[in-house]
Amino acid sequence: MVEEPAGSREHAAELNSWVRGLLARVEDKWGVLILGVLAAGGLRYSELGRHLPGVSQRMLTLSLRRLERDGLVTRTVTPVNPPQVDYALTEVGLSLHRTMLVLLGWAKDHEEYIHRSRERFDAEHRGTG
Amino acid sequence: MVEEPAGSREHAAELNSWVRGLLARVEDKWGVLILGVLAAGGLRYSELGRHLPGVSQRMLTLSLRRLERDGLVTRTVTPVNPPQVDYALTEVGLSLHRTMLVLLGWAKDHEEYIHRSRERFDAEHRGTG
DNA sequence: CCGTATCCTCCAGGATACTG
DNA sequence: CAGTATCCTGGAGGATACGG
Repeated sequence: MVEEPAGSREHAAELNSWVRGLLARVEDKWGVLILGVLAAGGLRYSELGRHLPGVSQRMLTLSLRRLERDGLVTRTVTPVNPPQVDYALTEVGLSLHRTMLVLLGWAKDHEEYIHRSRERFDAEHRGTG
Repeated sequence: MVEEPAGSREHAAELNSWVRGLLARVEDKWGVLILGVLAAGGLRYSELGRHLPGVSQRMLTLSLRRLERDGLVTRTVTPVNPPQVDYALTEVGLSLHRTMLVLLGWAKDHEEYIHRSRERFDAEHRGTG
């Protein structure tokens, strides 16, 4: 169906530990979303939560910690009362977000195609069982 | 930390159902890997399995069905004995794979940065508790 | 306000055994 | 060879309650 680019197939499996290790942590259900929200500007913890419908405090904190640990997000504590904590993207975090937008672009570009593929598949596999 | 691009923040949350719906299925642990292996040329079911260390027959079949349903992979049955089934990427499947390679590129470019970020974070949070 | 601590649920995905 | 059918487990992640 597609021209074979004479690629190294081993490289493909090597991709495993890679994508799993480095990108799975961005894909922990809230990671990418947080990047997306913060891309429009830094926010406080509670504001962030409000922009992510359905997130639990637990997961919000966990995800933020991971992103901070990876140097994608900064955490700034202002010792006032009540305490204030601001989160913002680092340059690297922003660059990852931009890369994710490429993926989002792909998805939008092929939304219709995928939708039709599914309908056809489902139709063909109803009669055939 | 980063210039605010005056982005629409709502758009970010809208990303939710999107990425979850369309890309999570490619991210079903084996989806991307299968695309990677098939990008070097079509393969039979068993060959595919051999190129994906640790995959179970169950998941291999499930993932392939999903990819086929989405129009990313073709399944061609040759009625010989023993039966032969070949899988290959469609053009759209190949384009998705190329997009994933962009992500892989990002990861490689920032591997060192992330590694150092983690070490620093872990060091700083050992003493502080 | 900004979290941490606990408990609990749910399901992706592995192991295994069987068929056309 | 190319799957399907079952059973089973780990761990991601939600709900809730509490603390500085």
